[in-house]
Amino acid sequence: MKHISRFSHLGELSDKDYFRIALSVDCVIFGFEDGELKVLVIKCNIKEYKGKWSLLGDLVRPDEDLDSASYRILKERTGLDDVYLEQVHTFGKVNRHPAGRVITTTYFSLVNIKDYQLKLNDNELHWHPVNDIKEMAFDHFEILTTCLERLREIVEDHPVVFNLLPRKFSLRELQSLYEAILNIKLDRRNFRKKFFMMDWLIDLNEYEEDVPHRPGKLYKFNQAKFGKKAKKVS
Amino acid sequence: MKHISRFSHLGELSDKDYFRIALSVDCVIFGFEDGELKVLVIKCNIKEYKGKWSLLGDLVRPDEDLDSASYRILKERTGLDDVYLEQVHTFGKVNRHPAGRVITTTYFSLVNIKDYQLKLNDNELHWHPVNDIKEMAFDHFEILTTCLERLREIVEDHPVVFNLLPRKFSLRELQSLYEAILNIKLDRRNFRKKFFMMDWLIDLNEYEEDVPHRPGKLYKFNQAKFGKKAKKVS
DNA sequence: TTAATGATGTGTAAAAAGTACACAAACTTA
DNA sequence: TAAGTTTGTGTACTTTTTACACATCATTAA
Repeated sequence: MKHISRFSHLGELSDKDYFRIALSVDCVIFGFEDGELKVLVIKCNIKEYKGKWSLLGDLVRPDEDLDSASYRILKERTGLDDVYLEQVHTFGKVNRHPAGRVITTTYFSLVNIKDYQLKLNDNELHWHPVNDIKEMAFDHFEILTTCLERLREIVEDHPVVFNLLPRKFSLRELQSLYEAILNIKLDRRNFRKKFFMMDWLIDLNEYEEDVPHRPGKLYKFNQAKFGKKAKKVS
Repeated sequence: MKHISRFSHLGELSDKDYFRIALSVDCVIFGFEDGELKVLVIKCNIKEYKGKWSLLGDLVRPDEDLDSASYRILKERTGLDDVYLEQVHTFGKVNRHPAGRVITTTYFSLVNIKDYQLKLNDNELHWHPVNDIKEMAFDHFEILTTCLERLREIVEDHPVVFNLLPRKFSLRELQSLYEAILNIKLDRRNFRKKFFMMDWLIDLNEYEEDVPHRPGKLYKFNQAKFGKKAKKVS
């Protein structure tokens, strides 16, 4: 056993003693509603963290790719399987889970809240405003923070946030989404200029309805410009 | 068991059936020598990948933090324990390891090759030019590629590459390092201007010796400007 | 109906950052 | 001492980013 430990890629992994770590996947699923960035959470009911929020996760199955596990969890919880999903970080402190040694790989995803209905009876599954969350079960608050930082890095260069919006949206909605994610105010004229220059938007020649002010033009995301890359950044 | 699977954070992890995945750490340790970016590799001698290069890795111990495992591997192989080390990605395809289900979390590190002596008899452990490597054992070539991409992203903004250089270095050495990492040619005047503006360098008022041309000034990295952040980007 | 309100839509000027580029000086080697 | 190699330096041009004001359109309240 010792020689396997020193030169990891030599030996057979037949000794059951090596399988004493469990592996899970946790998903940080972001949504956008009422001008706020939200995250999908459930009530935790293991005794150590009774009543605290936790992320959606599950153990990885022995016959399942790591990435597949994240898609499975997303699908099980939201019904969606065709969205942007990206691995962020793996958390592996010895005592992060009270039930035993569990290392978790985290993914984040962006979905349009209105695209489906939650089964709200499941463990109080619901969308919670990211900024209202100050603590969570396990190390999930750290995980959330890490994923939010990653999201902020990514939106600067990649057209991923369109997953958070309805198919048709106004420039104000788009800007308020960026402001919610980055937690800053942006200049309206420069914001518009930038997006038109990047050619990410298609003008639908339609207008907002039922807004208590002058209606803005509606746009859709220029999918053709990115092909599959709109979903996967890496 | 089923209910644990659906709501991961509910149950006890007492069922041994869950511990059927092994977890390892692989380290991509970059060095710089003779104007080339190099990576520390060993000969793989499991039968499926006989003679191919592989990265340095080991199984994570049940009582060891994930990050600690990466530091341990680096220390065991290079004797260094005070260097930049960053988690990059976790690879978890079902069949990535022929000996069984092994998920691996990868880290990269940058070390100064001249700082220590390798024990070269261990499995042909040696520094290999990154650009000469076209295939490796397991999925290690993909891992190497991913880590190299991450390194390229990081050097644009963070002063990490100084770990690859001796304490005193010339601007030419620094530039040739950036050129080796990014695999592009840079303009010498703009490169110098940029580094002086960033205030990352301290002029030592010393000059190169034993060079077959006009000696350049020597500098050291302005550590004080970054504190602990020079080691950890995140 | 009219006025107040609130969001839309638009362009320009200044500042900052990035890029391209050439020549004299210092040291080594032949 | 001449040829070769690398150092060290500044300026003009281009691109990107930032700051900023006013008329228009629809709704709501008077």
